[in-house]
Amino acid sequence: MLINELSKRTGITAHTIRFYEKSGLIKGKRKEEIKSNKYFHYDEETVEKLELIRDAKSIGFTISEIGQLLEAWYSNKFSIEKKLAILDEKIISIDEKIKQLKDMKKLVSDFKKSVETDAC
Amino acid sequence: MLINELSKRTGITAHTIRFYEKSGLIKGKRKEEIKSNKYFHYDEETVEKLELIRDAKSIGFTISEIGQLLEAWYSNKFSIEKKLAILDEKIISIDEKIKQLKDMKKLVSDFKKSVETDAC
DNA sequence: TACAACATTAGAGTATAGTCTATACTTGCA
DNA sequence: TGCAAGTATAGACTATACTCTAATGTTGTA
Repeated sequence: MLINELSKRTGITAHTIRFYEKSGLIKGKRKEEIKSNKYFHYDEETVEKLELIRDAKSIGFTISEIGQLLEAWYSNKFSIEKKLAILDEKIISIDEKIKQLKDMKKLVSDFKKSVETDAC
Repeated sequence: MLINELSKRTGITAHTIRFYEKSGLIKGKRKEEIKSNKYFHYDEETVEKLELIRDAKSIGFTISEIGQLLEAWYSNKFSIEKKLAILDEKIISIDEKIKQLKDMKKLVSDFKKSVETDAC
């Protein structure tokens, strides 16, 4: 599929998709048999990657962290040991974030109780 | 205390503290009785606020969200109802983030298992 | 075949959150 | 009193992550 369809499939603008491509997160392929244009073609894997990018971004992962994750996920650039190490690192950082969020939730909830008490 | 002490107490640089002051998150006071300088003085509450800012930032809250939270917390600008509404909103957004993190953790863990299986 | 819609690239612009520099006082201590 | 260290302000600079514009070329349909 071309960029416009990829954009429609993922809800991510073509501009942003090109930005991710320049950042190395995804990679379109030119068809050698087509010589009249230089259009990039994208596959289903790219759709999956963009969905992962969106989810990972929403939890605060940076582009470069997401890049690592995608390489552990989809490429053979890393050995299995290295992939497992990257994944473990991400799991640990997710756990840390969950802990911080729970602490903050407790703080805000306790404060809310004190506001409610003051109101009586 | 002056900015340098506040910086030492919180581990936040004087530059960044001034940035937070310009952003309206904290507010130093000038002492009227001192006429030779325009130094800002900060109290213990400001130390608390900066700690809250640091924690809230680490879980991905923006400066403007933190501003709201601080106003619900420390000012009387809002009615009790409004304060409770702001706090509820933050609790909901924290819960959403926790859910997203848990989903991502499951995704990464499952993928890790598949990498381990492939390795055998 | 005209032309609207789509594609590419380079580069400029925006928002957020700092981070640093320059300039100009003020303070405290030897 | 000299002077290093601290303070304030304005404004420039940086990094991240987009977002948009301009120029130029390609495709598909009436």
